[in-house]
Amino acid sequence: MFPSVRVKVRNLDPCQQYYVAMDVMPVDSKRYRYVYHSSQWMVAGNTDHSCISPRLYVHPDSPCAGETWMRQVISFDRVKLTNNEMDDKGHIILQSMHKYKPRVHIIRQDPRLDLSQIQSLPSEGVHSFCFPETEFTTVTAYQNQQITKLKIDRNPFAKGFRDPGRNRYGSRTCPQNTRQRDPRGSAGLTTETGHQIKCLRVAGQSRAEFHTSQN
Amino acid sequence: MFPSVRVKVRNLDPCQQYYVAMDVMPVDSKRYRYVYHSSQWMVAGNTDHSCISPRLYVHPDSPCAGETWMRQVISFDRVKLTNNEMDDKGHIILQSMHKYKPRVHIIRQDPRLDLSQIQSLPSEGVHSFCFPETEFTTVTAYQNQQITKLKIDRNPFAKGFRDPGRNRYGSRTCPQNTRQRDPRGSAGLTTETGHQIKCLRVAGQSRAEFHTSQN
DNA sequence: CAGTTACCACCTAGGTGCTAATTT
DNA sequence: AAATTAGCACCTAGGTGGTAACTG
Repeated sequence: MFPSVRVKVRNLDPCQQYYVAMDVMPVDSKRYRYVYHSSQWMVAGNTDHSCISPRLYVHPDSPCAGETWMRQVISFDRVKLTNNEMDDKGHIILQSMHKYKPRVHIIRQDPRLDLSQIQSLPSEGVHSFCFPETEFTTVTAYQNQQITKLKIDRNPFAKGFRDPGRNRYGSRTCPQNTRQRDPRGSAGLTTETGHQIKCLRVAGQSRAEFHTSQN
Repeated sequence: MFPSVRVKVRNLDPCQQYYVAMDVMPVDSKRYRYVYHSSQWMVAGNTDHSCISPRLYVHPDSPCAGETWMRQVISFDRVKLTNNEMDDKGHIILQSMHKYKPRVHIIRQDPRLDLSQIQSLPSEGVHSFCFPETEFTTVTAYQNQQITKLKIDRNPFAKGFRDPGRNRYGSRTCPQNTRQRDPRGSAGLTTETGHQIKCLRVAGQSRAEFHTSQN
């Protein structure tokens, strides 16, 4: 997921241990389509999200003392998204052409519970936070060229698509080779789905901040 | 460090949380040199290790329930060694031309202590294990061609040095370019020191096993 | 037709031993 | 003379968007 969600935390107990986690919630129950000539997302149908419990991404530094969490910017740059409902790699499962918003959870460690393999949120000791500016729309192919440009400009892994002066990208190098495609389902491995960020701030440009009182 | 140390654990409390860690201890206080014509390591001087407290490598899966530790082979394939005494990357610091043996520690989690950033071993709740066959001698340049061959054959990252049929390795591709070397200390970044394994079993070929009674 | 996927060239990031240059 | 280091070509591993092929 790029740009990645980055947060700062305040007012934790410095000596208390916390887990920090992220999940992604549906914004509504609508399916969208992009209308090119008006550059707008329009409602295109309904979806029932109610039967799906979202997957939880636990920050790899967890568990960690409040002091340490507060001293650093907490970056979720390893979060992976997929549209494969059968995913077995622990990625966050989303449906394409829908709107979502990330949630960040600060979870106080409970010595009575084994949280080392937490799959879902505990019922107490959790504070959750949303940031409206991080809402985004999922796609399998980019609809909006400004998003494509933002990603290519900002993501180090997309460096190969910058610098149109050396125009060797964008057209296939070996167009004479007709590629053969595997029969559907032959391998069955998950392909990472592209995703489109609507308003999420670019990592390094600005940082979401929030405060939590004690907890 | 390759080959990497790999262990199995038994008789842990399935519900108890444990840290697993490794450090590397001097075998003796001798400096060695390799006598090529007799293919032997000979004592070449004395060293005082007593003032150095060895660095601890905490396995990245820590902390974790005993049940989980026992279910898997615990591999220390991310351990990094250096001969730079000023190292600030947390690597294990060793002296070249000395003999060492890895130690594996099973550390029962103590709720009273914050072990999330452990730098040294607690005074209690620790069981430590050595395996004679993992003893090795440190070098900055390989002395023994059998070791070089073992590493090239077994380490995926050394694949470029296999297959002498395509003999494009081993001799410089551009010998006409006389390389300029930076003045000493200009950058100062740590270089990973090569290291020579004497008897350590090859990962995947055999596995060290040990048992611990309760704890 | 719109949406999705497989495959690709192109990157980042970093782990190998080899060799020449340098240090001790 | 012996030990160490920097830079190198060559790998593994995996993150990018573009494109053609495929799906429904």
